[in-house]
Amino acid sequence: MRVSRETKEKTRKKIVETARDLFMEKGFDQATTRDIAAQAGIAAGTLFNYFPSKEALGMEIIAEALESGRQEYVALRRGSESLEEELFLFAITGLNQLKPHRAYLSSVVESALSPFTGSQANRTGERVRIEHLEDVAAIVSDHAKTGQPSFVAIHLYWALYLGVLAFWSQDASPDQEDTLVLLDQSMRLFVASLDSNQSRTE
Amino acid sequence: MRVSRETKEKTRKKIVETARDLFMEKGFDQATTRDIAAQAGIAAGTLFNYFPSKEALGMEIIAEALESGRQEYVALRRGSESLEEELFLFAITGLNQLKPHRAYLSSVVESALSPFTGSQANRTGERVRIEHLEDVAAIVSDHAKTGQPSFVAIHLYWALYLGVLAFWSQDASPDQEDTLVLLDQSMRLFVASLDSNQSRTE
DNA sequence: AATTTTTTATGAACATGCTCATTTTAATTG
DNA sequence: CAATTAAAATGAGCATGTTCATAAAAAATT
Repeated sequence: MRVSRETKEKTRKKIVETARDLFMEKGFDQATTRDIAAQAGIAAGTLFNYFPSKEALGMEIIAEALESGRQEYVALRRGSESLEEELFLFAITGLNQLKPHRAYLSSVVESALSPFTGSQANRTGERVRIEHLEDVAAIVSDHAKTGQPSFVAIHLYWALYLGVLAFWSQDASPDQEDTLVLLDQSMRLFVASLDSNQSRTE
Repeated sequence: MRVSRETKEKTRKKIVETARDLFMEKGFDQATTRDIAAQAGIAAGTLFNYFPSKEALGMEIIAEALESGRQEYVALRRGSESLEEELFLFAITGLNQLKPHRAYLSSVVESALSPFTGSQANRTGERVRIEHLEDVAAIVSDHAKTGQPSFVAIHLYWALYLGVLAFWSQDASPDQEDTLVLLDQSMRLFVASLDSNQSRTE
């Protein structure tokens, strides 16, 4: 009943680390799965015993960064923030941890997180989206605006959030400060939309 | 100085029509470029003399549908609409013309229109985005809310619009009526954001 | 009409994500 | 430790978007 082969976990980590290095060095598209496998010291096919697709591997890296961001958020929040401020903080800690991956973020995230992607496909991406939205719903509920945000409200949030991510991934302003403006306005808008109406809380 | 070989235009049309048929029949991913070429009566490589990528070919179809939508919009608007109403009409005529392509829309549009896609890549996609945003800016200016919408406002609009497209492409409600709710709320929000502030009109 | 130049079509070949039958390695059992 | 079973690794091979050297066709030039 013992764990069989903890080498397996080591191999998995090796793959993720190698992929992270190569993605950062050459970009998502330029780093081939053969590259990654070779540098990780495994055969080409082995990679796919660990991850169902290259995209899933990419998403794993993004997911880990976002999890760090979440922890940073938990550590930083003081509890006295307004709803806008708290949503802002939650988003910005995520961006902060994603920073090293900004250059290739779009390649990974575009299809994995996009609202276009039907629930199928990338499991990790779906998990990231759901967890993020749950966190947001919790924050909103906490501030007891109108209880749980509606189905439509959540969709609006996700559209706005992805818009921010997208903008940030290409933001050429110094230190990406333009993104802050968009993020600020996006969160304001979202909160405003909560105030207005609807309650189909599906 | 005459037009050389108008057969060329005919071949181009044939490719687009064949692709449209096959995409509708089998979906974007299932219809291979070899399929399309064969059914269009040309060699596999020839297709790429006309379109730089399969995605560009897909986008051509979407772009044509949206152009029809634009014409429908022009024909339908009465001039007495509120800003929200006019934006709503503009969006909905587009959806109407896209209807036959709804099932595979996400495959094409996701990367071609996404805000993630840096200006490079798909030319047609960029054109569609720019023209759509210009139309929206014109509509907004027409209503003289605050003159030209700001850079940030436009970005917000695009995020919201893609959110609607994405939602619609997967909307399982009868006749996709749920989308109308989202669209309505999205346009309202956008208009509200115009009222509030900022004016960096880059 | 013959020749040259330009345009267009062709399909073999390539790159790469991914599959899968087979082999290797590790764990378990007797 | 030999034999058996289970887990994991392997790499040849596939599918498909795309490229590119070459061939065919058209147009221009003489």
